[in-house]
Amino acid sequence: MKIERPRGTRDFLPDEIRKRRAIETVMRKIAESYGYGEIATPVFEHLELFTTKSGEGIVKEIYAFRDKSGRELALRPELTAPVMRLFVNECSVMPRPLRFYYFANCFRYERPQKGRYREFWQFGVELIGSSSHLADAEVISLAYRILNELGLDFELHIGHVGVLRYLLRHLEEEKAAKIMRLIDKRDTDGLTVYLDEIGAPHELADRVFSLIDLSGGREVLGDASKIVKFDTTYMEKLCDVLDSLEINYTINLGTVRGLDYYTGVVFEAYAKHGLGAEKQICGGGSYRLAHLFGGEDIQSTGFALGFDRIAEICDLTTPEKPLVAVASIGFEKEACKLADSLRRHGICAVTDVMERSLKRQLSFANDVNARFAVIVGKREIESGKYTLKDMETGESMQLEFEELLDYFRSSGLCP
RNA sequence: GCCUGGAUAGGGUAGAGGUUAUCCUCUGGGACUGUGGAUCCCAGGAGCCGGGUUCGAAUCCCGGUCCAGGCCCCA
Repeated sequence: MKIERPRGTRDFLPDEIRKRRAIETVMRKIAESYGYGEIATPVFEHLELFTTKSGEGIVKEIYAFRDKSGRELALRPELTAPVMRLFVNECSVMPRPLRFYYFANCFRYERPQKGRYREFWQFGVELIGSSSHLADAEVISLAYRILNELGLDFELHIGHVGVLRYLLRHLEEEKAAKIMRLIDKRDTDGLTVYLDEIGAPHELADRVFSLIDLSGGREVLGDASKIVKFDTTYMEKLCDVLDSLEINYTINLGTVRGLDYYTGVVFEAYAKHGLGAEKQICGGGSYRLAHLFGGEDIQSTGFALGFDRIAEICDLTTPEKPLVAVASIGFEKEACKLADSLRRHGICAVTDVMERSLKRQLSFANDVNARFAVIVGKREIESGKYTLKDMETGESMQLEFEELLDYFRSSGLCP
């Protein structure tokens, strides 16, 4: 009986993993260059952690289960809540701000489609403890640098949920939240219908629509403040920093979040091509969550990158390490020993474990793209010189062990 | 939860209610017991699962599973 992979999961072969590692390495390198330290949290948490953050409704989109003692647990569907829990549990007296990053698999029980899986990876950062525009600027620039370094063609949209919240402040909370969700989805028809349904004044509807239509450089802040009277100072200061860092962005006040704990700046990045309906590759913003998990009411800013979507459109990878195949003719033990010595010098070496003919061993070396083959047989043992065969040119030569190493050094196989 | 299209060896495919399911690739071995890539030979390996129609189903019908894509959702 053949057992298939569970729905929405993937297997990764070495080529794919090398690519993913290369991308991951860039992300780590940049996050660390900003002074962020890596953290890890459990793959499963108490279900309550996620329902507290996002509401009971998410249970149907989560891998939730009871353990043998009846505890309600869930595979993590994202990392922001676990990181905040970790902060409240372990870090509440550490010097502020805290700078953390993570790279982790997450699980959601959803219908798979392009760029969307039931097990997927997120790379993200959280900057905990600051409510300054400088924190937003840092996190946005960190995301921007990563996407840039990966050579992606993307658009960065920045908004501020406070503007719409302020405009809708006289509506009941529930209605305002629904409006935010419709705007988040960019469902203008639905929004028109809903505003009509709840009997919102035309004047309010007009202002909502003109506000979410605003999109462009920082000058739209001025236009926005004519529609809704709000203080643009915070956003102006943020733009000042981003401009000085030469970050390209679009101010889009229709970039919002449906959830209450987003308090200020929100941002998203979209891939310009290569992905279908699921083209958002980054989402972030500033939020207040710690107090929901029993900590102090503190502001944080963070983002998460959709690692799998990025891997799909990014062509970065690292080349395979050159390989030496040690072939033997009746001297398998000596071949193992030689391979072992080569490995100690940083060379990747493989030996024959199929007990095949020399011909087949070389054929295999060719199949796995070995750069060189070294032959160990009666002649080599008697003369103390190994036969080195260059698999590209086909030439071979006789070398002692030290000469062999020198040759590999000069060919760049080892330091 | 909804819609569309799919599923034949590890990968890619052909055919089609009726003898032993086609071809390419692949894997193992050999021709060739001290030198890879070529060629030839031999071997291996398949109709998603369950039910129905039928003398007979991989083929037709129903249900399920899974895949691709689109909705819903997207923390």
